[in-house]
Amino acid sequence: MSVQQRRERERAERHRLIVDAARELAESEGWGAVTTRRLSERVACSQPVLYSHFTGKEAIVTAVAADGIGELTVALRTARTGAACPAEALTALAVTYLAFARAHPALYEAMFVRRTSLEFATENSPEVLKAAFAEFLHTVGPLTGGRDPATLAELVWSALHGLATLDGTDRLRPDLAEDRLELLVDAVVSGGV
Amino acid sequence: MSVQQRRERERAERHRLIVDAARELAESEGWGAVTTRRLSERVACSQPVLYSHFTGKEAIVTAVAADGIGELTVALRTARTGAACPAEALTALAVTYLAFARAHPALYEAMFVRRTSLEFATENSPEVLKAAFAEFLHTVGPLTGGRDPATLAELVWSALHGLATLDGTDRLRPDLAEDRLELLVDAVVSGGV
DNA sequence: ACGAGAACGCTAGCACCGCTAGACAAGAGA
DNA sequence: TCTCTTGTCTAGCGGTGCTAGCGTTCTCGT
Repeated sequence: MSVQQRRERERAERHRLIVDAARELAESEGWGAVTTRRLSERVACSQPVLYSHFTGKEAIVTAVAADGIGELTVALRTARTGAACPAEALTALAVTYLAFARAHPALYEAMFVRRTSLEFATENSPEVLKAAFAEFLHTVGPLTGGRDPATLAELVWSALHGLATLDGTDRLRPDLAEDRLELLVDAVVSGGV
Repeated sequence: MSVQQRRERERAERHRLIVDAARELAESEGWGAVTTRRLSERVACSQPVLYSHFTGKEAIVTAVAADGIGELTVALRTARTGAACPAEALTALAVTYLAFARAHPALYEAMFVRRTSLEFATENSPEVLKAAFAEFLHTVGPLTGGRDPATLAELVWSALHGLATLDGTDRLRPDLAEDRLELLVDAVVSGGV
């Protein structure tokens, strides 16, 4: 069994290598630069090998997206749990979310802009997605004031997503970034009183 | 001069034809199906002709986006001015915006998701962009309650954009769509009191 | 009326894309 | 040692955005 185990481990390593290469290439040159030829070159194998790991290019993007969502979840949890009160927790979550999107634009694009095969917002959603959304639920929970938590969480997420994407494509005034964030937090908090 | 005028008119007609063909193709089969070969086929000319009208494919997408933003502006103005009070105007604007995005997903993508050469949120922005943003400004104006109108307008737009895109890519619960909208309007209105 | 020249659109082709068929080599088990 | 499985490679398909260079057509001065 030692041989087979080694094979599996090497396969897993290469799997990891492909996903990381795709992510790095996307982060440095955009998803347009992520081609199967360049990927296979970076992983030091031929193109068909990629297709023995993934059904196609979209599946690779999906793998990158899942990784990113896991990392975002960790960042959001750290920010949220370090706050002194619910309103501060919401601010910390929002700041962290927007900072993540700004720091990793291509990763963010894979996570929430490009179409992937990740199933969102259903019972069958992958755990990593449920965990990410749970961060929003936990954050808005104390601030609902009679409003439905799931709806409020989706609204907050949507607002942050809109801010992140419009700002990331230079469609908003950069000088108002902080004010927009403050206004958002205030609107959510005051609406729950 | 009649000849030259006829030439210019025919050129303008073909320009219009290209933009319309791109839009129709995108709406029916997505932007992935919009290729220069298929476009030139629809317009009954060769590929190089496209490049005598536009610098490249991105310029065609930009032209489609500008058209769409103009149409959205008209729809928003109609909705806003037909409302009885500021809060109702905001609701009407939001409903109309989301309905537009849902009815024309590819057009919306060109307008606010894909990178185009349209310059947003600056003094040099095209008039069509200023007019669109003015609809948001006019709508939130009576609801600011001391808040900065431009910041609030950008926030409302961002929230609607987030809702439109996340909903349009099946990342939100469809059954909560109406509740999200109601919550958004309430948060904006109550935050201004 | 006619030839020169410009304006314009065409064919053909470049380098690249995602993806796959089929040849080939290396290793496991009898 | 021979066979067979497993895995990878080369080569290629039909497509992409875009362009060089040729040919036609049409305008205008003589």
